[in-house]
Amino acid sequence: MQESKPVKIYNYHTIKEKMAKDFATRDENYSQWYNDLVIKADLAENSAVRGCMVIKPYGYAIWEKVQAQLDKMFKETGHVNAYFPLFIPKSFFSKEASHVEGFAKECAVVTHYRLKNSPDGKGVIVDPDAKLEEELIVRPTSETIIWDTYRNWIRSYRDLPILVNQWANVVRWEMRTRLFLRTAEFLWQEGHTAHATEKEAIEEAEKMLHVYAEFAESFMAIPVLKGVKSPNERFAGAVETYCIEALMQDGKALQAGTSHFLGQNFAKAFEVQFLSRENKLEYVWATSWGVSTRLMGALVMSHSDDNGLVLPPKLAPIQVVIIPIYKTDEQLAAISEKAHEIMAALKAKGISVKYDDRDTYKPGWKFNEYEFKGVPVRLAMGPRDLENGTVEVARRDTLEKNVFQLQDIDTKIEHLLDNIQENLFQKALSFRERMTFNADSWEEFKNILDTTGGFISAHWDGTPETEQKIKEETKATIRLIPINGKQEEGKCIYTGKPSQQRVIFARAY
RNA sequence: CGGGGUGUAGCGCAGUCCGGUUAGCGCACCUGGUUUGGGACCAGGGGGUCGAAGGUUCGAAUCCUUUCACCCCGACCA
Repeated sequence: MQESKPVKIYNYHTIKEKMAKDFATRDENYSQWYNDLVIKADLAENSAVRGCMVIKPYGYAIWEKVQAQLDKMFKETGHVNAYFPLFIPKSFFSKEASHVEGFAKECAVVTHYRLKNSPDGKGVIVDPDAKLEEELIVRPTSETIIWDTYRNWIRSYRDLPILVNQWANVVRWEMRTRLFLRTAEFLWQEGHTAHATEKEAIEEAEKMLHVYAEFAESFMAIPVLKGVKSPNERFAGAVETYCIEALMQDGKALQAGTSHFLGQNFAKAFEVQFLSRENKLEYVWATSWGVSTRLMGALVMSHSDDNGLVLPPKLAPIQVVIIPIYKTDEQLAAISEKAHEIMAALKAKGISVKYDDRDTYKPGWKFNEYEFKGVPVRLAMGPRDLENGTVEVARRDTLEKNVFQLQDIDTKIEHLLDNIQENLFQKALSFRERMTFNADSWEEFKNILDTTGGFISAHWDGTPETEQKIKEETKATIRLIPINGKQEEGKCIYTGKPSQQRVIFARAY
């Protein structure tokens, strides 16, 4: 990029003043900013069904990229996809005690299978004669139906391991919902594996945690902490819950993925046994792991700014947009010809590029549009560029504009995209580092929560009671207990009792 | 389920207290023209059961009663 010469960076304050004040800034109102962004960048909108969202094409395109990459990573680690039913017989649920307890309060239940015309002629009613023998639960997660199925699949150690994933929707009847972060219905993947030994199952749960972490950092450009959940925060039915945790720009934590070692809990509940090499009947060891459309929320909140969405190149549906600037049809024709050459070169490198030659919008309008939608790189080409053999290149992450010579433009853009991807990660990482604190006293702990927020590394006496008290008093929870955390003598931040390791606290989404 | 708030054009709002022309404004939309290197301008135009039902009145967006929906704050959560 040595041929590029810097030009004046446009003054964005001018733009902000000119822009219709229809969009909150992060400082004014962070949660409003998030809502505005999701809606105005066309990612999703609220639907006619309370708590359920419509994921719009642009948002769904990002989700498809997430899916495609994760699916590839799952396959590379030996997993295959399958599909299990949306409905789960109610009786299945009661088989694993802590599992029921965890989900009972948020289940949608199907009780009937038919409607009929209302006797008063006003619409339709549920036909009371069509009551189901056994009510069906709309899955909030699929452990029960899957383990009921696995019972029939597993006879011997030769049938193991089973490494299955499914892409599905699930329903959890939430009181309060927010687009992507918490919706009554959401999309996710859930991996469900069965193993002959405890060791193998634990290794699987840990392996998938690392897959998630790798995905978050390399593709979403979001740095994550890896650890295990405290008993309070553990998945209902799990022996151990591993998690990755990210820090949002407002200093709140967001759980970005979980992987569970389920022990033999579900195998025992569903009588799933196998004959070992030693011809002994044993219960199967299990894991499950998932990430959801919540990742979309994490993506938005990690990188975006007051000018709109900022997308990491690896997940951006459109990586490069080209906008022609012209007065006459002749100019447009000449620019279009050049633009198509550039497009072809970029596409040959696997870069997704859009040429926006609509004459129904002005260039300035388009600049704002793509900026708001987080397109990583924008090329603008006008008569002046045509004359000079140049193109104006604007990058979304830093808002810088430069003029590039057209020679080897494809390679330059390719490098620029890599550079943006890396820059976003580094920016998020240094933010997290700035926002991670050690607290050694209760005063210090509360002070951090009230001023900056962020991750707080502190000693904890290891009891659920203490965690609960801290939560009640500060709304902060233990986000995770770091894996391979440093052993260090200390005193619990709350009770003063001895502790061997710091854990990570934060207020969370 | 508790506490607060809002329902008027696709979106954002004014009008409601104190009832009275044809319900108004900005954005968006449509037509024509001039424009096009950071959200263009001018002119013209279309679009409303004023959340719903009932009542008071000569007359209701406005007053009364009932009801529904949504949003925000809390308890629950990937």
